[in-house]
Amino acid sequence: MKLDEAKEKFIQAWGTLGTSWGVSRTMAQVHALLLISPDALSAEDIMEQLSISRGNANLNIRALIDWGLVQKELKQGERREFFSAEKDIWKVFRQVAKERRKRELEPMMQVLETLREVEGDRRDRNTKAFTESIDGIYKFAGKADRTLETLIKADEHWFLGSVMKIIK
Amino acid sequence: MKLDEAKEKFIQAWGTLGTSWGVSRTMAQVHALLLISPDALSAEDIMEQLSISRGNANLNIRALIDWGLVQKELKQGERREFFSAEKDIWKVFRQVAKERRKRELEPMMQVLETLREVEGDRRDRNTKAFTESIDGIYKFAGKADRTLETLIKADEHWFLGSVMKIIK
DNA sequence: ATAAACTTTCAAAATATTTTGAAAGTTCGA
DNA sequence: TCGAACTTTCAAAATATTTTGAAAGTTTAT
Repeated sequence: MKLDEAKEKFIQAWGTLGTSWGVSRTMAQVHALLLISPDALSAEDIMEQLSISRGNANLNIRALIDWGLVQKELKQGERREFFSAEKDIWKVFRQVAKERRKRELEPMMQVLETLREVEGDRRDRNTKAFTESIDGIYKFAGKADRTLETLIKADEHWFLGSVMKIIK
Repeated sequence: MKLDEAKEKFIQAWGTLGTSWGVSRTMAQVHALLLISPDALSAEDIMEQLSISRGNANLNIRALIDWGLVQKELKQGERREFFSAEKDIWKVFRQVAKERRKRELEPMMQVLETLREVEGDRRDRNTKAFTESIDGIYKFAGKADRTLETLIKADEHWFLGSVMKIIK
């Protein structure tokens, strides 16, 4: 397979993976493009290579920066901005874990906390089932939260070495 | 907070969590409803409680069954089908892990395998960057795949006991 | 202070996803 | 075999998300 064809395939596959994890296809494609690029790219480069508009490119680059996956780079004597992605996939994974914890897990835990205080008779089937479910989810979320915290702080060697060995 | 209000809030929150993980809002809401219900529900019950059409209810119930999160239940002398969700959240988590591994991780690994055989000069910056990225992702995916396999097979006590202790 | 070179914004348009509901299909008791 | 009670299908409609591109905003060299 030729390099250009392979690049194209990777960008498509990463885009598809993104959508099944709730990330917009184009955002994942911009990320893919930067992941396989040896140099930082300008907005123009990205627009060209993915055939997307300036506004779209800008939006998705900003989102990737917000997610902590892409960095702005300034070049000597160049006025425009260039962008590069973290290439170490373990770091990428941890960064995504960190953001999802903040954006999704913690708000959900807040909601669960308030839901645990539902008023009602323990003998009522509905109240009982609700309380038990929420309790179970709340406890699980707590464990997930603590696991993620550790994961985020862990370095690759530690995690994939020590933990994988135990898991294996 | 009253039970009905709490139910409503949970259904909304679960729906929102679903969408940020690439699951359609309604599918997550049907799941939420079944999670907190003490008894199996009929399609009619679900339509009513979530104010959705018959077609929509059917579609999402089937999807949940496909994901292995919901089971059909037959009741004595009742012609229609009833549905219930697995309540043990750890089992739910493992089932989702299992499905996502099959649906998303394994197809991606197939693609990555073909992409590793890209032809090109190792001295070319572009080829080199591409190969290195793909290699890194491929190796990471392999580790993730093996971790998931173990996780899926693990029972709660083993995982949350042994591994969590080490992670903690 | 100006203007060229860039980035950001956002309303409208395009596209994708979800939902509906009625018709078709199925199952089962009488 | 019939028909009542249910489930499934799917094309059209509704809704939600994404994309565009031009105008507005910003930065920087002179």
